[in-house]
Amino acid sequence: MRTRTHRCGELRKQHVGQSVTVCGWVDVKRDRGGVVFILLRDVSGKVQLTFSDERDRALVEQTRDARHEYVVSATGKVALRDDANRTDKLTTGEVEIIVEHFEVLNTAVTPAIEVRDDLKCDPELRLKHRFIDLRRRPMQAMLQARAALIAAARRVLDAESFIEIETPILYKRTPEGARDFIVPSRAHQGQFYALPQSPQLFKQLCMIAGLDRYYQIARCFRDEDKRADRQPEFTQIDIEMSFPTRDDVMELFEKVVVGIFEGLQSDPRLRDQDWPVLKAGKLQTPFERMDYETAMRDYSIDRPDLRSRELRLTDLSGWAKGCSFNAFKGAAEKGGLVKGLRCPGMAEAFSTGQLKNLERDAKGMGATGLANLKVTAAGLEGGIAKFIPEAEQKAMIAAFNAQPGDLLLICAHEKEKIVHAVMHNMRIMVADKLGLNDPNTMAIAWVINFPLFEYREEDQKLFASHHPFTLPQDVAGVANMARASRAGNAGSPMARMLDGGVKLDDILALRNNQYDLVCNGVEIAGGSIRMHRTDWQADVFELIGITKEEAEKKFGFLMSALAHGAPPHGGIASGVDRLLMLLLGLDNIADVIAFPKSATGRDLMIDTPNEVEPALLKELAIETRPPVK
RNA sequence: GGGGAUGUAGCUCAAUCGGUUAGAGCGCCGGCCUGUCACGCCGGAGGUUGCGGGUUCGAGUCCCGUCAUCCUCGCCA
Repeated sequence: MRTRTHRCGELRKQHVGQSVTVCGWVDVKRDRGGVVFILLRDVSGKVQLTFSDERDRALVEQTRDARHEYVVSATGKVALRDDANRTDKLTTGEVEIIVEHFEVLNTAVTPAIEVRDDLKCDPELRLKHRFIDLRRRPMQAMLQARAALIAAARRVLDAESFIEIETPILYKRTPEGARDFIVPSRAHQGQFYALPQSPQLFKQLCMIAGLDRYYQIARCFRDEDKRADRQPEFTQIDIEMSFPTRDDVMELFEKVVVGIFEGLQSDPRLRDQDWPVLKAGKLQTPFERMDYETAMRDYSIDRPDLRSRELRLTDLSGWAKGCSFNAFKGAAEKGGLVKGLRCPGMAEAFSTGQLKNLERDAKGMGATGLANLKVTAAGLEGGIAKFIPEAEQKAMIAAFNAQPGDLLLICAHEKEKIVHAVMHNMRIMVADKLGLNDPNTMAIAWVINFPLFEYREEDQKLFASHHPFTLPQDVAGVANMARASRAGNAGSPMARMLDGGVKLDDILALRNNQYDLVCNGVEIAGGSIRMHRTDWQADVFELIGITKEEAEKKFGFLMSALAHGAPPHGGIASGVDRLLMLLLGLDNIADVIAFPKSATGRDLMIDTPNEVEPALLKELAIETRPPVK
């Protein structure tokens, strides 16, 4: 085999006259009889090899041995193509290699899937023959973009004095949260490691160790059912820093995101691509900041898609309390929520059947119904209009600031969550229909000032809305509530607090130091300032009903570490896979991972999970049974 | 765990109401062609209709089960 001098895609006018050797795969062969063209492909692109009887009949004969996907090397002179023979379909289309030496390095059987950019086939086949799928330019470009993304993040973080630190993959089972993948221990029969859902606790320990700034391109594992945007193993850019304010972390991560955009936009390998990130232009910093409360009020979701920011939801609960339509009135009076969406000029945008389908979708999310009303010059029209007297109609139209020709969609329910879910989905659907969801627009914003706790009515319990290590904004306030809770006699912490004079509204008004970065309705990063003092941590545990003993058992090592001089610290983590999906305008996470699993968590190429030898199980002291149905 | 969709040639699909020998395009194989670039032209091979059972004179088509893939609800602090 001759030494390769160039990659196929590099060759240009400037190389004309040079003798070069290229290696690659036969993309296509066009045999015209006395002249033969082979399009040779490698990771950099394609170049045309030319053979002709006039020059060398033996070489032309040799091309008979070269078939589709064979691996070959060719040596020859780079020549300028005639004007009539140039093509702009290839970056190398101005030149060709007049071959002087030709060698087949390996043969290839006909692949199950074709190596073509616009391949359309069953995703199962792509996973089964992934090494063929990855020969395709869109896949190779994706992997180059993924590498460029991670390289850019490293560049920024290295420059900011972060240390890349590896944390264990053999970790420990965590009872809360997602299901763990477990790994049996041979040395300790009957005991198990677990794969980490995230390096959360280790990165805090790095801060306590005084390492000041940590990052990691970390693999995380969650044994939950898959979705289009979920894989059992995924990658995070994981960051933690000491002595930061909330703004410090946010500003740092803005640098990372800007670095990633610039890294991809300036990468010469990616110029042939058509991705949103390449069309989005420069990001403006600082990024917009939005309160959680504003997001929920206007968009009913904590990760609003701000490409359609003008399309806001309207809270009708006040209006509904005194209204004549019982379904709305009842929901409002029971402390529920009534929300509506004004769909501008869309009175005739949906057929009756389509509106029925929308209501069916809403019911699928738990709603009792979805009202639709058309606004006319005279008032309201449609199903429930007859139940609403003229004065109330006027008030509603005013609340929506609606115009004749608008469509109003309204959902009411005792449970706020259901109304939020329905109206968020309706808003996205309407924004789509209005053409507001342009994938090439990047509407990026921080969401901040999240509630510290969520209240679950069923068992009268509080939960940390982010995670229990998040620093409250009002530490003193939390301490007061914890004191009241400890002093009370009632059964649950919640009951003791209420008994001690703490108001539920005051508890729910508490805010934390969490920040989520949202782009086009996708959460691309999230983090918080952590608790660094054991007394503050104990207060939060008290309020969410984790006893001292439980805290000791579950988080003993963290509590002990905090007691050994933990610095104030905080960080952020960003899902690389989802971020890449967004930047490349893709809608399936498998398309941004080199070797993904199927929706049932199976690797279809190497065929795993699979059974292991009985002897190994014996060594691990594990017995298996046939699966139970 | 629940719901939905799909499964026919190597690939993408078709096959009428259950009816004769399951078709087409691409790919593949052979031949021809001296400037192609999705080359063209001529010819050819290629099928356990995912798998198992049932109904029927007869099943790709109907029924039951099962497997796989995809989407979705639950789940994912």
